[in-house]
Amino acid sequence: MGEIIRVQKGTKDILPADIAVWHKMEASALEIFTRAGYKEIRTPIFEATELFKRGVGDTTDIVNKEMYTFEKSERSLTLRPENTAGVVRSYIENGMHRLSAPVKLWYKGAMFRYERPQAGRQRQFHQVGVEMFGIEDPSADAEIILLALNYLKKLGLPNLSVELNTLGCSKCRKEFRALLIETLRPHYDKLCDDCKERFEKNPLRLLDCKVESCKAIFALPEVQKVIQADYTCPDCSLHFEQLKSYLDNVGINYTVNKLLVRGLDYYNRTVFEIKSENLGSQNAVCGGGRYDSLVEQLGGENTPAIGWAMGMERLAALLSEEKEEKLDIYVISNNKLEALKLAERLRALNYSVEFDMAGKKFTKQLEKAAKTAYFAIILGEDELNGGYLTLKNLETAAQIQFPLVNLADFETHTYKFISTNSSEWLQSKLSMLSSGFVM
RNA sequence: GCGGGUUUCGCCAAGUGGUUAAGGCCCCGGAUUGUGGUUCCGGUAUACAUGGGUUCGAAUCCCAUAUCCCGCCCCA
Repeated sequence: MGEIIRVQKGTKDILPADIAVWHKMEASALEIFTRAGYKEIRTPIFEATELFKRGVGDTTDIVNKEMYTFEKSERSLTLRPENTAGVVRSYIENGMHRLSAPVKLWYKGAMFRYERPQAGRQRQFHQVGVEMFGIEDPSADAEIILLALNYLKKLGLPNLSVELNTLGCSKCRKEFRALLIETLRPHYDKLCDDCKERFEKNPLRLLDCKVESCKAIFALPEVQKVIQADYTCPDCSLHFEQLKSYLDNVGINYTVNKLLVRGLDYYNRTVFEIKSENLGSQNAVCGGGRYDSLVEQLGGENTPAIGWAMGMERLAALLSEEKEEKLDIYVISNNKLEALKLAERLRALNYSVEFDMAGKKFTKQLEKAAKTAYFAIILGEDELNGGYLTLKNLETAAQIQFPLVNLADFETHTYKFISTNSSEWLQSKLSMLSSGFVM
């Protein structure tokens, strides 16, 4: 026996016992996004490394230290660390700018980041996300935030907090950044090591620091004055005000967090996060914002765009456990060929069916049936000789017999009861029998 | 990349220098050769993360490595 091979650090099997919640997330995504006119798109797991360098930004941590990059045939390829760049690439490459705006897309799938695993963080994880292209109006921002909330509501997570901010456009952001750096420069030496690191790279992030000595500096009046002052240009301010007005009018609760900065370079104007208190330190389930210059940056026409992504593992952590689905029918028989044939007939009628392949004794087969299915169909020697089946309701123990030949009729007329309430289903069987319905 | 903790069967777990290393769950079988989910009995034919060391003797003490978990950075 060789040594066993384990899953890689930061990756996980999603086992059958835990899959129900994933089916729920995926089915809800399809339903909610389709309802708002979004179409699913599936792009490749790996892309040219250059796409992420240009798209996500080569000053970001994601690009600098977290990408799974490899060479093949003298090409540099990278496992996608996020999916916005890939979707934008596809949008451009497939000429989607010629479609009538807005172009609305959604996706789900695995992403890869080489990071130290932690609560709510894996190296392979899953995101579900949406992107909308071609609309600059703040109604697009409002719709896409509502879409996130509708999805969370569908999943039964309606009470998460929404944080909102505007980064302004490239011009107003630059001004603010320059002023902030200038104001903080006299205090540079007193900053913590992390903050010194952030000072040039991403000064907006400084303000989020948890170190007391840094907090003290940010509390200084001259620094507060810069933070609180509004440096967004009139156009950006108007956009933000309009968005807030839309949200107010549809009754969405949110808080404006001036310190909210997103770590990806492509964001401008609106950024937002949706957080939960029950997730430990990685508490954002959803993050997104506007990225009006990305399409052009990746070689397309100047196209406004906005989107968000949710971490599915984090969603799953918030969702209560879903029960494992039971089988509709378990066929009990010692004649494997007849059992297989019957199982196939029933499967063709859309039932989920299993039968015994292990050659267990009758009692054991029934025991297995009781654990895994709503109904048992007994196809033993008596039944085979007599040309009938015995149907047993495993909840009530009631059972009835019916002729084998008319199986199709029997099943079509009763299918609708099986998924709702099995007892009702059986009752209906019995009443049809007594009213002379021929099975 | 930097901290702190963890590790005993498929899962949960008792055990702190001398034990055949408890127990529970799950799974399989029997009691019950065609009527279950309760109960009782039995089984899972080399479980102490790995490699060294200390000791007459190590799951237990020491060192190293790995693992997973939790935090920092950052992100979903």
